[in-house]
Amino acid sequence: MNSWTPDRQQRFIEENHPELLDRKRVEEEKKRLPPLANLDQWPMVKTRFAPNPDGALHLGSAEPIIFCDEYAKMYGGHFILRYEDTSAEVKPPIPEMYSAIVEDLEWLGVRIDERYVQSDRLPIYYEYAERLLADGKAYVCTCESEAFKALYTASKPCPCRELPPSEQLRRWRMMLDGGYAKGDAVVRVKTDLSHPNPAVRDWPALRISEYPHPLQGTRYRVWPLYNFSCALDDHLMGVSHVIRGKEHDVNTTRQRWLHRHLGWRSPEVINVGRLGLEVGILSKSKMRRGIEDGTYLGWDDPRLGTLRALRRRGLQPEAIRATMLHVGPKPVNVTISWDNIAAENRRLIEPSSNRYFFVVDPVEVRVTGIPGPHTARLPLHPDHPERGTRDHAIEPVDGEYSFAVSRDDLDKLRAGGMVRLMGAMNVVVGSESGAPVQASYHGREHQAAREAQAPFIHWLPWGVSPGGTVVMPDAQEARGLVERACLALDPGTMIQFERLGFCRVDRASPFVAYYAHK
RNA sequence: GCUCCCGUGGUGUAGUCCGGUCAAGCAUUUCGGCCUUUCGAGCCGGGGAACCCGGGUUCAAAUCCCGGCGGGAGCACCA
Repeated sequence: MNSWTPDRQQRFIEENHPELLDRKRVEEEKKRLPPLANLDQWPMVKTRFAPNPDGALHLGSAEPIIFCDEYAKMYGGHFILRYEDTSAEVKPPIPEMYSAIVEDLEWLGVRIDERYVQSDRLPIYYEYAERLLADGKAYVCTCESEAFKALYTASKPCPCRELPPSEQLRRWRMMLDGGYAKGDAVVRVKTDLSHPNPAVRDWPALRISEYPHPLQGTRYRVWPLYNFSCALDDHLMGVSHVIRGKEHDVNTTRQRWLHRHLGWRSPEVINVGRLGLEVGILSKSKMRRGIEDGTYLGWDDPRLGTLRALRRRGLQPEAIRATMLHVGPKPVNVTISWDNIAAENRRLIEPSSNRYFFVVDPVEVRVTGIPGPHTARLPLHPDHPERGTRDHAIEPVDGEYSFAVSRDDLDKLRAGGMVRLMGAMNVVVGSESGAPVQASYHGREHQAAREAQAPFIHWLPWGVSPGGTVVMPDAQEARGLVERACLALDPGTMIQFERLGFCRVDRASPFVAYYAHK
């Protein structure tokens, strides 16, 4: 049965075992997310993605993004984009990233229903800080951080904790108006000093920072910390389900204390594991450093795992989505193998990717004894003959014609051995060394080459084919020859360079493509 | 050290909540075959895990209980 053609095999299955096809279909549809918890507790499902705009989105960010988007759509809810840009000093936001992140999300196919920027919301955070101070749920702590740490480690309160609300509010005003210098005072949320996890004890909520903010300048000198602004916003924006990395586990516990103080229900939380990629840098700080010092070409450098780099390499957003859905919202760290994501991508692009030849590092092969001129017609896609062919006229002079083949293929040319120049002719190598390599015409039938177990190699006409570049995943540039037809391709088009792999056309002329995968 | 999470083939995942139909499904990887001008693509097929270890409950455990071991995350006036 294996010797049948694929068509015949397919027909056999369709006619005799249709149930096999049904099973396949059912399994493909099964890729669904598990249902969300406590749906009845919320007026509507709202998820949020809350990045710091201090770098480009990467494959690791895509995991919570896809889950948030999928759930929002699944339940007719909202996807909220919230920029958490409240730490200009430690994680300075990059102004261009505010729009770049939206672009990346849209490319991923995410529907953004609401959008917020935390640095616009300082008055809101101040309002709640004051209310908590007035209610004795928070306090302004002027202890040195080392001293405070010693106290909370021993489950002991610091002197500031028990001061009356009036004093807390007086201190608060001093934080705002400059009475305290940076580092002299911090607002803490009261929790349980005997909580088993020291990290949740009286955590800091707001601090003084006079570093200029790229959007707000020096308008504010008191800034909220992550847990404070995040916990408030999640409630204020009606977030029902929080999906985020499991590194936020302790933060969930911290934030519940604030919700309790304010009499709010905490959102449902799903902590997902960190997602790694075996190739491609995912660390935002590493990327930023590398870009600043010139190691990387930019946020879309092919060595990076950013969404824009993957996009430039021709990864389809659907492939990322499918991969994330396949991994699922689990708390374990996973390392996605590039093979896996590439396989997903290949499935998507293979049918539409037309075939071309790219001869890397070309060397000349001079063939003699060619009986006459003919045109090699190579299908743009073997499964879609209706798309037409790429034609190369082979016009020998005195029976001689020169082909360009990749230097990498030279080891396939053994003196006396047969080689098939794909779609053109079979030749027998005369002399494999020296330039040009000498070979003689043997015939046109590919079957003869197959029977002789001859290597099949691709080629281009020597001397007339335009140059082109393929940027590889390690940012190395492979230079060679491309088919003239490639110069008419639109940037963004996915193609397959036969025997090399799938590539995305980056620019048509001069021709540059980015290598995606095999 | 402390707090929390997790442990199915090389990799990722299904099944674990509601024990049996699971000597464990799928994808990838790997190997082999096929492809009537074309491949490292495609199509078909094969190989690969007794479900971290030990004990317990049960007629029956990957699935429940206990103990080990292993891995991960967090313990910032970052997010």
